[in-house]
Amino acid sequence: MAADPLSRVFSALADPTRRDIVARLSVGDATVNELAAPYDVTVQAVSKHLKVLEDAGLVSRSREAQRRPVHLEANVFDLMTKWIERYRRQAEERYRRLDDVLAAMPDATTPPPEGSPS
Amino acid sequence: MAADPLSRVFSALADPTRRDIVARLSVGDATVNELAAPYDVTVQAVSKHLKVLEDAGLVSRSREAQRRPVHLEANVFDLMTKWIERYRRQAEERYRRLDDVLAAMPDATTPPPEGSPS
DNA sequence: ACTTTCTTCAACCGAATGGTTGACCAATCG
DNA sequence: CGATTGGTCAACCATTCGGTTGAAGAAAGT
Repeated sequence: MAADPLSRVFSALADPTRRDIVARLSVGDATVNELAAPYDVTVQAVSKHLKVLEDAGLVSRSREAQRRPVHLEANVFDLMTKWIERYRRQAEERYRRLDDVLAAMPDATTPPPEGSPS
Repeated sequence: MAADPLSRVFSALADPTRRDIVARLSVGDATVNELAAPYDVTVQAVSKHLKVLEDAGLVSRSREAQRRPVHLEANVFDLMTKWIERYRRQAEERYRRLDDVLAAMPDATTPPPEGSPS
C-alpha cells in the first residue's frame, strides 16, 4: 500500500468501481451487500474495494447489528483539491506571466526559443 | 492502461514521483534529463512516468532539436475537480439535511443511536 | 561520415492489484 | 442450541506497475 495519504486517495479513486461506490455513498450510507448488488463481481471483491477506500480515509464502517453500514467521509476530498488547486493556480499564473512577456515583446513575432543571442 | 480518462488522471497522480514532476512542471517546462536529475532512478524510468502523465493528458511533449521539452497541461485538472466537487457537495448537502432532521427532533437531547426502546 | 547527446523501445524482474473460491467469525432468528 | 444472514480472512491466479539493463533512433556537433 502507498505510504503517503495523498497517493492512497488518488489511487483509491483511480478505479471506476470505487468511484461509483463513492458516488452511491454520497446519496446515503449503505451496507456491503447493497453496494455489491449492482456489480457482477463477488461480495468479497467489493469488500476489498471498501478496504482500499477505508485505508484512504474516504469511507468509514460502523457496526449496526450484524450489518456494517459504510459511510462516506467527504472531508478527505480537501486533501486532493488543495493539491490540485495549488499547481493549477501556479501553472495558470505562469501562463499569465508568459502572456505578459509576449505582449510586452516589441517585435519578433516568432520569439527566439532559447538564449537570445544579442 | 485504464480505459476512461478520469481513471487515467487519478492513476497518474497516485504516484509521488509523478506528482513531484507535475509540481516542477508547474514552474516551467523541462526536458526529460532535467526532470530525472533529482531522483536516483534511471532516465528511462522517468521517461515511463512521463508517458503515463502524457496518456492521462496531464503533459505534452514538443520537439526542439534533439530535446523533448515537457509541458504541463493544467486544464485536465478540471476533470478531477469537477468529479470531486460533485460528490463532495452532494455529501455535504446530505449532511446538512441530517442536521435539520436532528434539529427538528423535539426532545431526546441524546438521540438514541439504535432502535429506541420506548 | 563518425561521434556525441537526448530520448525512447524491448525484455525482463519483483511487488502490488483486482479478481476468484473456500473457510471462518459475528450476530440475529427458530 | 442450531441455522441463517452479513461480512471478512486466506490462499491463489493473472495482470499491471515501477524499476532495471541493453539496444536503438534521431538530431547536432566535428
